[in-house]
Amino acid sequence: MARQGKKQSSQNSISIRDVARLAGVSLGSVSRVLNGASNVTPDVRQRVEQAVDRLGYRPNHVARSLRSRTSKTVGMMFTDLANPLYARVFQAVENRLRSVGYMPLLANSLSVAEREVELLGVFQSRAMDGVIITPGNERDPRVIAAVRELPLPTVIYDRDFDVERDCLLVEHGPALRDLVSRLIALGHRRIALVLSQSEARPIRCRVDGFRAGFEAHRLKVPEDLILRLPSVMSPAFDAVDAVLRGPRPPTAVVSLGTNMLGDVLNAISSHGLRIPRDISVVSIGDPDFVRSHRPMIATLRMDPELVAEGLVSLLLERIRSPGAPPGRILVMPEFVERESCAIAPTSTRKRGKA
Amino acid sequence: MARQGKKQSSQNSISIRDVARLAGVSLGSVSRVLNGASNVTPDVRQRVEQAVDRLGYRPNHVARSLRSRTSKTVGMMFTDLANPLYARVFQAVENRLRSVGYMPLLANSLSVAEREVELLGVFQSRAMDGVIITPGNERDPRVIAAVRELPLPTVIYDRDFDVERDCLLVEHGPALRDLVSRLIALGHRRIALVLSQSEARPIRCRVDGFRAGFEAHRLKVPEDLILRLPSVMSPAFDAVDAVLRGPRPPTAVVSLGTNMLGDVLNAISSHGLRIPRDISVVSIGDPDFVRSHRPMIATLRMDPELVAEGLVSLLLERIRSPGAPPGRILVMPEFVERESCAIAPTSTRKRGKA
DNA sequence: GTGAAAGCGCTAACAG
DNA sequence: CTGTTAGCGCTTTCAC
Repeated sequence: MARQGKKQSSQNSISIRDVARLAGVSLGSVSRVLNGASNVTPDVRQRVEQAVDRLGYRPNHVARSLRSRTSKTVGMMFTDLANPLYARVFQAVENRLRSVGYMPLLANSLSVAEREVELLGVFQSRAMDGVIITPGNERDPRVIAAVRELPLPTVIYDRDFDVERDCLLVEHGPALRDLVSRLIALGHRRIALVLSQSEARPIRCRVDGFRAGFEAHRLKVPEDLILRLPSVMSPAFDAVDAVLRGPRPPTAVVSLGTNMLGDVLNAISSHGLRIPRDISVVSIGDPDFVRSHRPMIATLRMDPELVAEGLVSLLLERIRSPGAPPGRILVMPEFVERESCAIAPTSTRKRGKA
Repeated sequence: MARQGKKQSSQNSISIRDVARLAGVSLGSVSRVLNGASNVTPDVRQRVEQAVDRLGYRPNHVARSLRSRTSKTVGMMFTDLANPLYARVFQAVENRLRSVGYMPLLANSLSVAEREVELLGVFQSRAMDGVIITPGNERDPRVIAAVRELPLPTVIYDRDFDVERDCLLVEHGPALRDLVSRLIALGHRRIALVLSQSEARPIRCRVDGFRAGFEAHRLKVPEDLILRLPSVMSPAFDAVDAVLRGPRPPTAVVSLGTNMLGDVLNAISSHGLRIPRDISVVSIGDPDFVRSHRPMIATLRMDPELVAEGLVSLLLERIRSPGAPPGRILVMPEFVERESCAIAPTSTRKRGKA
């Protein structure tokens, strides 16, 4: 009967009352012990603790939340947890939250605006103590309004929202600008950029940074090499194949690590090109397989721990002082140098000039 | 002041009382409308609904849970959400739960036994209506005891636990046996199996199924080709390299898709071998990049939707009838045929014989 | 069909 | 330092 885990064997769980009775103290005292209040006699504390584990008592978190108006829970909304980069950030945040007594409540929005609005409502209904969100729709007025009006401590992760909120932003732009500079210094001029078509901040910033890299060197931006491909399961192969086949093929390719990188590498090898002798490759994002590939692929890497640390500290600070002005943390991706990135093929000539 | 999302603008949120007052009805009526009870006059219903959205009222989920003893929340425990296979299952479960009014509360255990035990306690404290779990420690007596005694509807995903619980099991064994049969039919005899060292059910079953495949054909199992490598970031390259270098190299390799596959492919190409002409490759699990690779890699694929459907239906059924005997659902991975898997190199000779 | 009243299990505020 | 009391916001009896 009870074996299948009905909520409790028969009538129902042990409450703080039972503990109080067994320990021969009042409700209040039990509560104090449970919450580690300082003003409790060692004697009382011990008796309560004994009663607790004799009864196998577990505090009812729901009742506690209702009364204390704090659920020790943080809502998290990502667009797509199947993206390992988000999954890693989630894990890192989870660990940090846990260490300070919180727990995350995760939801995927799949970038559907209605769902994002709805989820914020759910977080509110469920009395989250705060939320950490990365909505997919930066431009949707409903989402913007919902984010703006959400009456909860809120941290926004890597999105440009016109709201007064704490946020943690990844410096995709500067990272790409520096990367382009580095490639230029290696003699590359024809640099391709492979991205998804998304209009979200990370993509926008990267394109801007890419251009800025050329402009910083007073070089013309190779607009024809900015390949923006339909988001998921894209034909990156064809796009890269096309530019390689063209009159002025790239000597370097910078590609989004997710999904597209495989296509890029295949397109390259299908042309018989060798990395990095004939062409350099850099991945944006650091999926596992860049390290399995031979040669290993250089990447622009975001440390999930760093991100998590920023997100959680912003949130905890906000919970602590709700009235403080919004905080902003910028984190810079790091360039991880690996064999795939080297001097440009024709650079002997170029170097001669310089 | 309120702009930073204190829990509410000033004194605090609108409760059911306010709605009742504005609508000019009783608390009970509001509750009935909110919960879609049948016995409400259209008139009352309308007035309540008006009041609700005039006030922007949102039911307090915590209070509701406390009173109704149902949180509409399902605890989920996975070992590692950074594994995209788990992430996909999570998403699929999330969608299904949502469609029936539930929401998942996800936690990673990282296969740490203490943490697994603790998390089950958390699920209980937080009044989950049920849990879906994949603990990392099938053999740890503390975890077993915790799973056995958890007083909640529980579904176990792809683990062999000696407990009377609902479970959904993936048929790794039969799938591998069939795969081996298929390879044998293609003329392969020297088939390598690349796995992690884990002792968890999926790995155990695969090894057993691998052996069964040979035994079904009365062939000797190539024990020397069963490569069990240290779990994460493994030197799969070296292991595969070694067998390829050996006196009787494999003509086919079956490899875990996660992490190791990249190494396997690299080892193969470092020997100048062509897929599938010189060697066939099959991935266990269907990571994105098997489709980007040229040639595309055949895989043994588990449909996350199928898994989610099974898990959720088991759980809902259990919640509905707590006393029913444990259910068990078996799901079979499907073989996805792709170019990487072909006839064995020496098979012209073999075929001549047959 | 609707209102009134009684708690869910806990914490917080207040006496003592 | 400890006990008592009053709710948190809601659902759920139970009368009407």
